[in-house]
Amino acid sequence: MVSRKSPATLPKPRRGVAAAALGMLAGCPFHDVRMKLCAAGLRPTRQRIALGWLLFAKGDRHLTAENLQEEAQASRVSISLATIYNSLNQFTQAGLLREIAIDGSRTYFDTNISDHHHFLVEGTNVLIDIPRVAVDYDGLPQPPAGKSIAGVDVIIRLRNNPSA
Amino acid sequence: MVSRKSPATLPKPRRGVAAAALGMLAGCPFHDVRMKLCAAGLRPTRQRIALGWLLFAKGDRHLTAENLQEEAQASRVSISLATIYNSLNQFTQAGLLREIAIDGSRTYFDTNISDHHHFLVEGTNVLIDIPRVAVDYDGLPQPPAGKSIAGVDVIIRLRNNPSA
DNA sequence: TTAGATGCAAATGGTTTGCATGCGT
DNA sequence: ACGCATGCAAACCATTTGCATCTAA
Repeated sequence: MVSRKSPATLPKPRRGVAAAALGMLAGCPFHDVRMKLCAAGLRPTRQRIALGWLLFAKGDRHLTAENLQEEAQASRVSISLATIYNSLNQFTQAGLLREIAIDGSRTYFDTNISDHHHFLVEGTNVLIDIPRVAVDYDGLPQPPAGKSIAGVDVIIRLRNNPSA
Repeated sequence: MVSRKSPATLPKPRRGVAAAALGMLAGCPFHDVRMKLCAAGLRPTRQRIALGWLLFAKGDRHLTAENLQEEAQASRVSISLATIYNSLNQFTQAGLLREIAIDGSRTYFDTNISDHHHFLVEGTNVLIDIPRVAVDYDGLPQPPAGKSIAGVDVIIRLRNNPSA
């Protein structure tokens, strides 16, 4: 279920100052997370730090709330599902995560917030990142008057090839 | 969201000569719908004909199950929500409709089954068709080995333009 | 006659919320 | 100490399902 690619995309700073600071602390994940949270205006509580660590210390990931709770338990950290959801939503609002709705029944949170899209393998519910550069948008249509594009969600559904 | 992903029992498609025979009855919208249903292997029951008529007689539409039920009531046809869902899923499975999941909380059914994508106006939940020709896919990435592309879902989220 | 369709109500299940308690500053 | 954060359980709610009853063929 989890897909990872690039080793560890470490700091993804949002502001210049934070960027510099994060760069200097690049060796200490705990501090990275604390700063990430602070930069986002989120109080660095025990739970948020734990979740942030699980989320951001292992490269790009696609997780559901339940996935994340299981990981937390595996790390001997007990966090209520409600708090997991709250935190994930807060992280998303803060721009630390990206939400990916699948089939209207599952919601994944993507730690890769760069501009990219996804393959979805039918049946397995596995998401695979597609680098933005791999999709050619020459013909992106004009938005209607008075509106601007807030985001583009692309999901390419894959089926297992019957023959090949 | 919910447990919204298990196809309702699909009756065995009973395609073939029957459709041709029904061709002689063409002429009025009711018959069109009947034929559509027959061609799809769906028995043309009172409810399915009513829904088919509501869905297909007014051009391209984006409807939720509840939308459709309201329209049915407005036409003095009472159909249970369960049957609406079942029918919509059956129509979708038969290729008469296309499902569009939004935000993981709403599911729209699109009567336009041609290859196209959608604008989504944030806040209003209004969907706007984007002709396929308006999006250039030259750069569609290679699917991983052993998989083929089953479909491409593109939703371009729009926000109201604050200034210009 | 009979397989398949419908309606109702109950079940589902991911997600959210209300409220009392806990913890970071 | 103050106020946001957390946990628990109950609430939510779109969607699905079980089952008894109809209906098209």
